[in-house]
Amino acid sequence: MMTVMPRRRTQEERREETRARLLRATVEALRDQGLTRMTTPDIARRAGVSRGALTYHFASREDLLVDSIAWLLDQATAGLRKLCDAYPAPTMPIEALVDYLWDMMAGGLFQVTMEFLPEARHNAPFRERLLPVVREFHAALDASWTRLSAVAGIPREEAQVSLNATMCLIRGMIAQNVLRNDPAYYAAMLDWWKRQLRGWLGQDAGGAARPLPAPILAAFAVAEPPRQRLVRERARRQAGGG
Amino acid sequence: MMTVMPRRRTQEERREETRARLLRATVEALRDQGLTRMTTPDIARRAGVSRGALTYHFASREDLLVDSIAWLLDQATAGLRKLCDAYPAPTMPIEALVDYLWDMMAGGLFQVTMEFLPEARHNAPFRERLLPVVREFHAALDASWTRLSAVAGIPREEAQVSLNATMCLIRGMIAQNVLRNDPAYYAAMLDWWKRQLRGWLGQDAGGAARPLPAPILAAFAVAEPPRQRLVRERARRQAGGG
DNA sequence: ACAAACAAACACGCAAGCCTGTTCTTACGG
DNA sequence: CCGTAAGAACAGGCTTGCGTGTTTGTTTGT
Repeated sequence: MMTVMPRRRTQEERREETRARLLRATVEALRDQGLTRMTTPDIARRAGVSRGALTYHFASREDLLVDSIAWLLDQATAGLRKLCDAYPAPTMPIEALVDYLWDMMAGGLFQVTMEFLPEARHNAPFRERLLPVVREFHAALDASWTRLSAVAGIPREEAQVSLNATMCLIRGMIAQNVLRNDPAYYAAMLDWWKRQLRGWLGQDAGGAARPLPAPILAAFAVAEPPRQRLVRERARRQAGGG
Repeated sequence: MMTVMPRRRTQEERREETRARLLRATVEALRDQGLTRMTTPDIARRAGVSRGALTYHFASREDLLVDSIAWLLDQATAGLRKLCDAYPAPTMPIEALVDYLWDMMAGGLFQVTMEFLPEARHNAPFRERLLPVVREFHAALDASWTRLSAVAGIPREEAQVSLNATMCLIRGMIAQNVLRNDPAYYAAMLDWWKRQLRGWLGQDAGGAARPLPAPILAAFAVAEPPRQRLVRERARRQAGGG
């Protein structure tokens, strides 16, 4: 209302911008409020458009959700490829990649994933729509790791085990973080893990001082989510359930 | 209706039985349908009591949920202690404990956990009520592992790192399982992990043939959830969003 | 002019919480 | 030993809030 009055965008521009705003807003709502508290009116508010615009571009809440997740994983995939390109083939230290993966996952990617995994578990059509999306992401992940291990002369299969274990470990750590907020604990475990990886992948112990590129997902810069207070929290009897 | 007409239970018995039925039904609903699809009418139906009985014993859905999770973790804790008692101190092979943890977590415990973790993340009071409950569980976990490692002469801190890593790995594997159902993949990773643990904990490679006690949580015998079709799945326009 | 893009109000379903009424258990008096 | 009253345990209907999907109306671009 009464802003700079945007000059005559083309239809395609209008369309794409609105959709992009909605996708981004959806991911943010998903991260900040969780899937159950994420409502379409709130998404529209965040995106700065009306709810009507939302329903015009996305037939259902679930459609919007799927597209948002795809968008998020595309961002992450792009970031991975960028990281690979940033390092000439033989120079990427394993620590750099692990740290990057951690920042990426703990920086919001896996928090968001934890929001929709239960839904995927109980909603078969939704799950099916997600499968190709996550497969593409994991392919990019695998490519990074394989390239790194190929330089070290590690057999592909062995390398994949260590990658998969690394990812699972990170997932488990982030899950635990919900009920155990203890940064030092996770930092120590991650360091320990990197030492193990060094051993398996045969890189010597003198890793670079990890010149990490800033996380690609600027939207997820906050490690600890805002934990905004609940809108829907209602007054409850104070009786403790007995 | 015309069943054997239960004979004059005492008030306490009535109370405890109904509460127990509700707690168990809640956990089952949580596992089979997920937190969002889990409704109090359905829980009452599963438990074979009326919804009025449910609201009489539990002031709110959240109260019921908290008590159910506490009940579930108590079962798991008891199972852990039982496992420890089943093995004379120096005889428990690391494989047995890891397998037990896997069966316990993958058999339902962590699926259920994944259902309420997002809620805990966004609902501070709920999270606070959960903290002491999970702490007790982890204490039992820690006791089992420490005892095992003490026999092997491993420093407590080192042992704890390997326990925590094991648990995180298992969590991450189960999370991934939602979108990648591939038993062989997880079996291989777990075997690989057990070999690593052997090395760190200094046990020789000739482990016993793991005479695992049956999982305590009989309710979670199914590894793959029934994946029952969605009650709430509604007709949607077939238009693919956009 | 026409259609795409957006806005706002409406309608439906649903689940949680609440309230009222009924059955069972127990304590107490005869 | 029985009858009875009080309270706990249970059953079922009602109400309200809310979020989605839908529809109708308005603006912007071609």
